[in-house]
Amino acid sequence: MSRLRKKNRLDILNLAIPLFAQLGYEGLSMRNLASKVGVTPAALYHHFKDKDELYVDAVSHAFEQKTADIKTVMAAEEEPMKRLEVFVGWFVRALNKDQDFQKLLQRVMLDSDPQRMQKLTKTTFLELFSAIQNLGESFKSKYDPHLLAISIIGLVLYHFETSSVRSLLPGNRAAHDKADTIARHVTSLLENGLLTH
Amino acid sequence: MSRLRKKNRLDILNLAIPLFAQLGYEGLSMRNLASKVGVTPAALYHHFKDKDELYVDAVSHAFEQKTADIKTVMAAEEEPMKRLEVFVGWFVRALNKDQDFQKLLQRVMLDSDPQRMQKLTKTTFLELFSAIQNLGESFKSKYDPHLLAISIIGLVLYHFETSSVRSLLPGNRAAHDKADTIARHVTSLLENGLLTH
DNA sequence: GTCTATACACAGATAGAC
DNA sequence: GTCTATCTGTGTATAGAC
Repeated sequence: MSRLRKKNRLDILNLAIPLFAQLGYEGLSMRNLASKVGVTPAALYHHFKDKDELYVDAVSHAFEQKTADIKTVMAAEEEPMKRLEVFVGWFVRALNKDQDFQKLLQRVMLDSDPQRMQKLTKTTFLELFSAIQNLGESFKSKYDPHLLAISIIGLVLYHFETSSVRSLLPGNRAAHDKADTIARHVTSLLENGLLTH
Repeated sequence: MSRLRKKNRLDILNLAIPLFAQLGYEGLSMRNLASKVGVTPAALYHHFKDKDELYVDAVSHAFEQKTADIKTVMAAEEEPMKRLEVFVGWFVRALNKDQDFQKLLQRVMLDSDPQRMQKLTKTTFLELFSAIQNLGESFKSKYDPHLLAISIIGLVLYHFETSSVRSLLPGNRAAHDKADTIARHVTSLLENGLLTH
């Protein structure tokens, strides 16, 4: 961060997002963030009432940027299976390109403060989730739309959630971290199930 | 915890496990843990070199208990699809019964300390993962065993990882938190894929 | 918008008595 | 095996000058 220009809310948030993603709420101190921004802690309190407000704003901002175009992307395709492929492809690429986005998703779900959790669910998950539940419904399958939405999201997300662990586990190959590999695996598994010979 | 008996390593670990699960590494202080155990912080340092050792031991111990009987359970069944059902049933019930086990899994994967991550992967995930990868191979499907193992675990686990968020999202029903509902959904989705009318 | 200075609570950790 | 006492660093947060 340039030390020559005065910082505004957005500058601080954009620096805070990757740090909160990597270190978590308790793991990132105001002192630490301030030093990364290039100011003293007192300056942060000029922009944000307290750490909690800074955190909620940072996460909200991160998700607004990312999920802005999902609906547009998905509305463009009518046929359910194609829409699934479009969504999975988009989601996999979004997670692959931006590890902080993925880590934040993980962190928010582990938040031990129920109030913060409630605030963030509305500003983050709700939009993403509704779009996918809608997709799940379009299959008109026997599955419960809510459970199906969770399954689709989880199937994609879990490959990224485990990325740092997977490299230490047997059977790991470099290709497993490539977006295309994951996208093809997930869509095929969802489409056909296990028993394909 | 009884205040009349002297505490040993195991007593401390068993109290630390749910607290680390709920609060995370940074969220649980030695002071706080000591007060829950009913001793002073200094007493904890008689049993453990530092907080890091206590954490790693606690997580390792939690997982050893839980994963001890997976292999036995799975070896009892020969037919792949039956083995899948047995595993998913066991896993869902284990996560459903013991929320701390599930939260710990989530926490370990988010650990920001790479060294701790490496230690824990060996003592925790490795055994669980190998068993499931083995199961995945038995299907002799076109899928990569490694990716398939991740998919199966993620599909189950994600329903629990999102439990506190799901209740705030549309389409939620009480049945979604029942072990049987989740187990049936997951096995059916894996077996048949989406297109079942 | 940022600083210096500071308050005060709490963190991890140790020395040494019992 | 546990205590009291304590060291030292760091946490969030504020007051008030520039």
